[in-house]
Formats: sequence, structure tokens, C-alpha cells
Amino acid sequence: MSTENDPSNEQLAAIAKALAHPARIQIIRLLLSKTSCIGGEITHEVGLAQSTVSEHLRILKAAGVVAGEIEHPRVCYSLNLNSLLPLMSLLQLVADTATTVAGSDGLCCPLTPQSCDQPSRDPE
Amino acid sequence: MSTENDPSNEQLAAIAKALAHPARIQIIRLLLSKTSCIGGEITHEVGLAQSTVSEHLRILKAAGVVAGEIEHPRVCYSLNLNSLLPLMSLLQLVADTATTVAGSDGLCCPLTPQSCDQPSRDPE
DNA sequence: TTTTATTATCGTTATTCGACGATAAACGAA
DNA sequence: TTCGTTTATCGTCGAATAACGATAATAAAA
Repeated sequence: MSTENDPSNEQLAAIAKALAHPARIQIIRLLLSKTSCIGGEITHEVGLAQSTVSEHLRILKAAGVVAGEIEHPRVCYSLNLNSLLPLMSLLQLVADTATTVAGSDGLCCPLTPQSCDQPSRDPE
Repeated sequence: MSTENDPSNEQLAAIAKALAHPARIQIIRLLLSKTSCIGGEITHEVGLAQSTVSEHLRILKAAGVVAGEIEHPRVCYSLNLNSLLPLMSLLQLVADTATTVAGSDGLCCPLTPQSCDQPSRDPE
């Protein structure tokens, strides 16, 4: 059963942090939509300064979310699914637990009077 | 309903930002593991100052990731799956695209010489 | 009423982030 | 060689974050 390779809290937070900016989400979506190689096309698309976009790409690369292959003058970026798997696992675990324990409100675990409230149960 | 309601980049980044700290990941894991109501037990568990943990809980609540129900003197916290669904959808989309397009390396989309390398062809 | 227990908020400080322009580096082409 | 194109790095500034202790707020219980 316990086949848990359980990434550390720091690891999971680092992945989330890499995704914690609108420009970086946009870049990920761009890489998803494009099936061809895009280099600095990203820069034009996000609408920020070239140095800023380069910094966002650096952050994504440092987190392993994207990989960059140097082409002639440009760089060919791609997504790396493996880097996102730990976060996906955690979210999936939340989803499984929530749908098992909770109802359609999406609330997980306690929060129901039956499981949460035990101290002093007044009749009425 | 359709599953294509495409949350904004800002929305997705906000969810990721809520998860972008080890203490908050730890809190989420705590809420996952416990099936009973835990109030300030979280504070003791994460090992940070009470005010700091309260701030992390505030951030999680503001993002909708957790909900807090006031009990007698304590607060009963629970996870809210619905708030995480947009991020899950994006990650799932990455996973689907990656496993479809890429091989076992987890790299998505381009990065293969066939699709990537079409460099400076001819100007029309 | 006061006490007690728990949580939220305030004020401060050190660190990090995000954005920009300017500049450097890399390398094929001319 | 020099030029041109693309990307990375540097320096700086303002804003945001994380952490803490101290304090306030809340509400049940004495």
C-alpha cells in the first residue's frame, strides 16, 4: 500500500511558486497551444519587456517546468510534465479525499457537525 | 455544463500562489490526513508562531482553498476542493498533451528536431 | 461580572519579487 | 573580420512577503 514517495513540502511549494505568476501561467499555456517551436515569440506574446520574460523563463527552467533547447539564434522551449507530477499527485489526493468524504460542496474532511462537533451536543 | 470555462491567468496564478509556501502545503496535508476537526492544532504542528500560522491560514482562506467554521473557542478548518479545480484542469491538460505528443521523457510539444527545427527557411 | 482559551490583527523588520533599461554573450551570416 | 539577431545577465527601484511579539477580539464558562 504505502507506495508514497512523498515529495517534501518545500518541493511542492517550489513547483507551485513557479506557477504563481500570471505571466508564467500564460507562458505555459502558450507552450501548450503551440505545436511548433517558439523562441522569443513568447516575449512578444506576453507583452512585457524582453528581460522580464527572460527572467520568468529562467524561473520556469529553474523549477524544471520548461526546458530550453538552443537553436540557431533562438531558444526552443518545451514543457516538462514530470516536474509537475508531484503537485498533480497532491491535488489528486485532495480530489479523491474530497469526493469521498464530502458532498457536492467540495468541502473536505471535517466541517460537518457530525464529524466536527463533538464537545457538547445540546438537544434541540 | 461545459468544462471549458477557462479561468484567467491571474486566477490560476492566485491558486498556485496560495500553495507556494511549505507551511501552507503542510497545512493542506494536515487537513488531508486528519478526519476530525482541528483548530489550533495546526499551529503546534507546523512549528511556527501562532500569528504566522494564522496568517498562512488567512491566505489559504482568501484563496478559497480552506474554509473555517467557528466552533466554540476554536476554528474548524476544512479543504475546499472546488477552489483547486482550475489548477487541476490546467495540469491535467499539460499531462494529456505531454503524454500524447512527447515520449517518456515527459517533454511536451516541440523539442524534437522534426517539429522544432525549421529554422530560417526562405523568405517568401 | 471576570476568567479562560483560542484565534485574529497590528506594527515592525529583513528578505524576496517583479519590472525595467542597459548591456553582454552567443553565433550564423555577410 | 564585422554585423545582425536573439537571449541572458546586471543594477536598481518599489512593492510584496514572511516572520515575530504584543495585543485585541470573541465567546463559553466560572
